[in-house]
Formats: sequence, structure tokens, C-alpha cells
Amino acid sequence: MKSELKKTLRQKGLRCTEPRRCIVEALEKGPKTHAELLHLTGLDRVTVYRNLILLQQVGLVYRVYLPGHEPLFVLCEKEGGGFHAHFFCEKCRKGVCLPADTIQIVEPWAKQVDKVLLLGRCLHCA
Amino acid sequence: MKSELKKTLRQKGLRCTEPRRCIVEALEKGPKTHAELLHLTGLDRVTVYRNLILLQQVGLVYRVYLPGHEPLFVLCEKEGGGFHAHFFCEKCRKGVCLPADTIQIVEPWAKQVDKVLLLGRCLHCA
DNA sequence: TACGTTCATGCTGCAAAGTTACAAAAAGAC
DNA sequence: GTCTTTTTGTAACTTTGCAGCATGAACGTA
Ligand SMILES: [Mn+2]
Ligand SMILES: [Mn+2]
Ligand SMILES: [Zn+2]
Ligand SMILES: [Zn+2]
Repeated sequence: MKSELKKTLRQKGLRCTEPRRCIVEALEKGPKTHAELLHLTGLDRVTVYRNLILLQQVGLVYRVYLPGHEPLFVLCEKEGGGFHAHFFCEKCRKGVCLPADTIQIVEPWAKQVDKVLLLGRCLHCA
Repeated sequence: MKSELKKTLRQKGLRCTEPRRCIVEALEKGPKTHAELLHLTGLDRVTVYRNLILLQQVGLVYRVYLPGHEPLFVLCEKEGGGFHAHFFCEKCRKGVCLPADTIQIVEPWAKQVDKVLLLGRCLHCA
């Protein structure tokens, strides 16, 4: 798990630091707001801001904004697992990585799409 | 165009005001940040905030966040056009509404999905 | 068209969010 | 261990977003 993280970060030219491990570890328990991450990790505000941006840019984390709520940061469980979609439940606020073949996009769009975010109610919440 | 907007707003119990027309008109030329809308319309900061929230709630506008950049507000060209996906180009930062049949999701997820946001590079930017 | 009700706008001021700059600390290559 | 480069934490700062309130505009009604 941790050596996976290190490899992923190093591939992008980023160092595997204690704060980064802390943030990822906190997100492994479920989506978190910035404030929650701050409290859970005890890190500095600025460090959390900066690392969340980086983790998003390397694709380890994605951000979900629901109008009227604080943005949530969600961990992608398929680091480097190639193309796949993210489903996020607007009610229970959990995120899932869907297998690539869950979603099919017709050409010419399929080739253009890089990230997919689906919002809705999960099976349990529907 | 303007009578369409009025109808859409009135259906939701909202008034068709000059500021609202200004914001929509500005967004018709492409996605804009909050600051750009402020400058383009000359409206009060608070009025822009409040109306962007309202326009998102009625589905006329959606918001795109790219890590490390200001959020962009994008006009949905298919007011009340039923279920459809939104594609946003991360390079040229333009948004397009895709027909519903552009994307197919396998069951049981298809029934759960409510909103779809696709990110990538458009044909011109690829 | 004029009237009255109700909603929207533009203040002001405040709290929270997010950014910048820089010195100190840690990571990783050798 | 030493060296180089990235990252961190601190502090000062800017921006974003929100609440309350008086003024003004929208629109149904007549
Ligand atoms: Mn994922
Ligand atoms: Mn649309
Ligand atoms: Zn759910
Ligand atoms: Zn493009």
C-alpha cells in the first residue's frame, strides 16, 4: 500500500513524505473535507491545501463539489489502474471507482475523455 | 433566447431580472470565473454569488473545478433538455452538452446516475 | 397604466478560505 | 554522511463567500 504510493508519487517526480502519507491514509477511510483532514492529520493548513492540489493533479484524489456543501476529497482506489469512472453518491457521500467497462462513450468522444465523474444515488440510498 | 430564459426562471418561481440576464448573456460567450463575471457585468459581488447558486440549482449553470485554477461556471445550452452529459475541455476550457445517447452506462449503475461530467481534450485540442 | 406585494439587489461588515514568500527541515541521489 | 532539491511550517496577506438590512425592481392584479 505504502510502497505503491511511493512508486506512484516518484513516477510523477514527487517525494513520498510523511504529510502525504497521512493525507492518503485519512482518505482511505472515506471522503473528507479540508477541515476534517486538517483535524485528522494535525498538519498545517497550507500543507494540506498544497498536497490536495498535487494529489488531484497526479490523479490519486478527486474532488466533489455539491452546491451548498463543503467540497469533499475522495481517494481513487485504483492508482494507475488506467481509465475508469468515478461514481459518487450525493446522499451518503461515498465514492466508488467503477470498472472501465461500466461506461461506454461513442466516438469521437470516447477518445477525448480523460476523466469521468458520475453523480447520483447509490444502490443503497436510491 | 431571452423569453426562453424568462420561462425557465418563472417555472422555478424565480424572477427574470436584469442581473440574471447579464450573467447568462456573459456565459453564452463561454465559461467564466466569478471574477470575470464580476468584471464583465459590473454587478455587485454578492449578486453574482447568489445568482450563480440559483442558476446552478435550476440546472442552467454547472461548475467545473480544475485543480490549481479558479472554478469556472458553464452555461448548459439544453435548458430542461432532460438527461445529458457535459463535456469540458481541460485545455481550451470550453463546455459542450452531449446528447444522452453519447454515453451508455451498464446496469445497475445507469439507473443511479443523475449527473455526468466528462473531462478531457476536445477534438480541436487533442 | 397604476398599485401593492414580494422578491432581488447592493451595500456594509465579518469570518473562513485560500495564496504568497521565505527560512528551516526532510527526502532522495551519490 | 554529504550534497542538492523539494517540501514543510510560519506569518502576513488577499480573496471568497455569507448574513443582515434598507432600497429598488419585477410582476400579478385591477
Ligand atoms: Mn478511481
Ligand atoms: Mn447541458
Ligand atoms: Zn449512497
Ligand atoms: Zn479544447
